[in-house]
Amino acid sequence: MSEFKYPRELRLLTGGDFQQVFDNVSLKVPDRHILILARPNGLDHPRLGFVISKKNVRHAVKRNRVRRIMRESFRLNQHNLPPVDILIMARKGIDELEKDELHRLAKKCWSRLRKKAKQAST
RNA sequence: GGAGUUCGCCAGACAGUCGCCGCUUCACUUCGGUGGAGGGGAGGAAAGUCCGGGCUCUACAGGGCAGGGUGCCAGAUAACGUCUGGGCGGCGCGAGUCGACGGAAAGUGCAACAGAGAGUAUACCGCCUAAGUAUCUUCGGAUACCGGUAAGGGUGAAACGGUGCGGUAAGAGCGCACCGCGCGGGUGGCAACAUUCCGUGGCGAUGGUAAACCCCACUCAGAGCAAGACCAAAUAGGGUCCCAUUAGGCAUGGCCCAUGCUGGGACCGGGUAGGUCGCUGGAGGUGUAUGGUGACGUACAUCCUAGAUGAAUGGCUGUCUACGACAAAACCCGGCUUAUCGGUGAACUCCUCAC
Repeated sequence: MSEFKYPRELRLLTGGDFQQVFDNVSLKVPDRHILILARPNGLDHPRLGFVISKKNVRHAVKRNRVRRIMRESFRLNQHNLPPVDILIMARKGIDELEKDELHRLAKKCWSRLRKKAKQAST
């Protein structure tokens, strides 16, 4: 596995997918700017979905920026992540972060997620 | 050179690399896709959702009421609350710019404070008068009431033409001249409207407010692409027909018994999850010619320029520079409004200097 693509298999595609994560949250990674919910998906790869509400990030441009940077980080780190469905929920104030701050935030969250998943499986 | 007005244009660029979403094409394919190549991939406001239209479904013989919208005139347009030209009125030396700009001669209502009086306007001060009544009297007259007055003062955003002369007890369009205003006619203009034309009216005609009700004219069916159309899974569920009816089928099992579950088949329409279409070639852009003051129209040529759907258009690195604002499609167009870093082009106006 040396590919760093982002095909549809790595995304949460339907409302049903999202609902399953909400209903069976087994991992939570809270942070000041984001909240990550996750649940094992039984596949051999992780999947990613976003919930960025208009209420928390008003401008579409900023919502897109946050999603794209988080997604890019996910793409590059996908092989370091456990096979779980990940739901990233944005909180207020995340749109004020700079690009490199977002990248750092993402990295930090991935490692915390990895640790928690390891604990849960043992 | 400085200050300004109007109309446009651009919205970081280039290279490398890792990705994402359509399209075209080639190869392979287990028909699900996979790989290669090529090409495309947010805006001037994509925004607010304030108007208008297309499109879709629902409703609809025709007419009326209610309610909403618009509101100087003419035109443009698919249509508009938009645009163009014109008129009128404000602002500006000017280029220009701004204006909910119909009706107060149908009715109802409203106007704080101040002020005597604010709509059939008004007598507080002042001015005038001395006939009448009364008081005083130096017997001349003085004063109060009554009466006249809208010139002057004062209040107010606003007090019902202005100036002058005459006139008068004092005054007053009471009369006259000029100016202003109204009405009728003429003239110019499609019209709004204008008028250095003619006539006429003393001007309490017709104060303001219609973003108060209202009147008048024109105009408006409702919902919206999550519209709507199609395909369509399930141990789901419905109908019709046929076949079975103590059989058959299914599951466990190598088979029988057994146990458990259950009628079977065909056809039909409805339809959830999900999927496909709608979905971008259009009231389209550009150029030339042509009609028009112009908005715009017509003809010909030429170009194809996002189409996602948990939702693509991005990340990283380097170079350049003053270094980037406001902000991202979600059916599509025409506008309006609001936000905005800077750069740049053209035309025009005013001032200053030089010649």
